[in-house]
Amino acid sequence: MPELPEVETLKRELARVLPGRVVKSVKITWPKTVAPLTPRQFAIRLHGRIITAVSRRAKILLISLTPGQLILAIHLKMTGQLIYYPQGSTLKPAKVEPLIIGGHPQARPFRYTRVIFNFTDGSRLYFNDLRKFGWLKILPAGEVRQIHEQHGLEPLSANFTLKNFAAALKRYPRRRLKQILLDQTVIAGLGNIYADEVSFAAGLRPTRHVKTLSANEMKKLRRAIKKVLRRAIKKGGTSSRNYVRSDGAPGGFAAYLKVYGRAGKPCQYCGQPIVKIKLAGRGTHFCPRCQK
DNA sequence: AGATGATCCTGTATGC
DNA sequence: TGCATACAGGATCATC
Repeated sequence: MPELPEVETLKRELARVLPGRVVKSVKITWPKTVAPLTPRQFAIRLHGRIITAVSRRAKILLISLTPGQLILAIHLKMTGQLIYYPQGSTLKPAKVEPLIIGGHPQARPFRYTRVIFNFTDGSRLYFNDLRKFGWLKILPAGEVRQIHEQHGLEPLSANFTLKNFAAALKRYPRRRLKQILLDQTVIAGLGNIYADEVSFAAGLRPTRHVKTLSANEMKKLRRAIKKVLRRAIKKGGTSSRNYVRSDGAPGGFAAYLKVYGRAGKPCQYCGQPIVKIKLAGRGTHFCPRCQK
């Protein structure tokens, strides 16, 4: 899924409902999701703990637990979902997997649920993941620090200054723009959709080498990153395939995409057909006229 | 160093 | 209709 705007949307939604919840039980239906712990170890370690906060680093959701200062780290990878069912709510499978099971939303309810958290007040949190790439880890404070250190600039933090951004880019002069935008150790949170959208918003081709970027272009790039991410968060993220919000509703940013998924369609600004190529191993979209 | 492909999975879209 | 192939919001690892 899930790039920064989608994880940030989930963070904000879950931060309103999870703090104060006490873990009553945890059910794991796909053990690899919680590896290296066994499902039993994972469940026992969480049992009785209280959620105190929900935060985010890069594309990783961090759920703080007490006692013990543990962090439940969740990565949704390509198809992960987190659905919250308030106390007393009736489960609605159609809302959970609407984009996966096209015309038959209720045919196979919860087919892709891998982990279920039951809280003492009767509310629940479901982790669904079609492709099983996502993971949940229980980390002590020290390992959380590693997660923070292993990632680069947070584009929506005060740290993301032009000076810091330029310095980060300067480390890899020979790499292409697309590749650098996808590198989580340089900028944290961009994925394939937003790397392409940001490049379009900045008027730069994803194929450009970092060393060819002028000071002005770097400035435009930084602005584009902030603008695109902010707007996407405002719309609750992009539901292009499996991603949904914590209540099962789709995000609304798909309607605002300018290049991603629009190969062959006319550019909304100049009419030229959007081009799709393969770059850094990923489908890459751009407007051959608007992007230099 | 950087580019490429395979890998972890399951499902959908396409082309013949 | 059936079948094969490519591709999909991520990230890591081996190889050239």
